[in-house]
Amino acid sequence: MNKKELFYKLVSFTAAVHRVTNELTKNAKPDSISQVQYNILEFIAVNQPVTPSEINDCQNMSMSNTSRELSKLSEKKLIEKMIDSKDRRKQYVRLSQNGEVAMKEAFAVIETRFLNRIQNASKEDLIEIELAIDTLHKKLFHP
Amino acid sequence: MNKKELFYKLVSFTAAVHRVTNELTKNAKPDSISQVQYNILEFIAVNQPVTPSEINDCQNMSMSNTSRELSKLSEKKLIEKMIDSKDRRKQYVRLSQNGEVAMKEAFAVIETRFLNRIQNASKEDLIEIELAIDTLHKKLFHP
DNA sequence: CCTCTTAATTATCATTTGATAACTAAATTG
DNA sequence: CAATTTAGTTATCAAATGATAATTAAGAGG
Repeated sequence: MNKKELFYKLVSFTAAVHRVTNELTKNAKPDSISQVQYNILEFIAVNQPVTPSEINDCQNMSMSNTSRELSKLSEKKLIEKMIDSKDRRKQYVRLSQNGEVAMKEAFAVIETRFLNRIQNASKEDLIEIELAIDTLHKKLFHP
Repeated sequence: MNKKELFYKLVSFTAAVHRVTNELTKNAKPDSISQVQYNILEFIAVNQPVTPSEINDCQNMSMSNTSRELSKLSEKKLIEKMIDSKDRRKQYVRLSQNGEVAMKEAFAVIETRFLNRIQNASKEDLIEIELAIDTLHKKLFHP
């Protein structure tokens, strides 16, 4: 197994991850927000508090567009912004109470589908899956 | 480790996969096509030949929009369509020669970045990574 | 203080995308 | 053979997105 083969394996694997993620999250987001907005919201949920700059970097957006989408999320009362007291140019973004509720609901839908997907997995399978996730997260998909 | 914890681990993991995929594929696609078109092209590259219907299902698009995007890719000479001789309603889509070249170039960029990402991994790490990918692909991210 | 850089905002415009409906042509079914 | 279903196309329209440029405000460094 050389690195080139590993690369092709990775391509096929990430394609599968994307497909399954699509399937699990299909229609799970609140109707009031777009897909891009949901992606941002999920990123905030997992990493909060985050700065708008971090959102650009990770979501591969331009600053201006991130700013626009954050404004929309803010208007919809799903997030809150706080200015950094040390560097007043910076902001910290987190979910508002409404945002937490909305994400909790979305995650509940996704979790149900996930449980359905692994319903036939044995205890040993689950342990193996967990270890594999840890390995890949640490050794390949680290920040 | 219960299933709920595993679910949260999965959420954080898939977020990491998406972030790294973003990073690896950033600007790797030909300038002449959109992100959605690139996604379709990559799907075709990995699974060809595919039917338009399969593309909808996996990319979570509607038939009409898939059809439009395939027409654009066809105009750009990146794909070819062939009618199934047995069922003349069906089509098989594959990369054209130009499409193969374009994807080969894109994959070369992505592979370089991937190699860079794993440059510090030991032989043992790589074996572990490969096994972990196989496990997850088979037990969690299967079709 | 003055200049430069960083973080974020606002405005604008072309393009892409998603959604819907109406349509063609080829199977399938009964 | 008529009716229905399946696979895909085409047209259209509103909304979302990407790209760019100009602007504000706050640090950082000399």
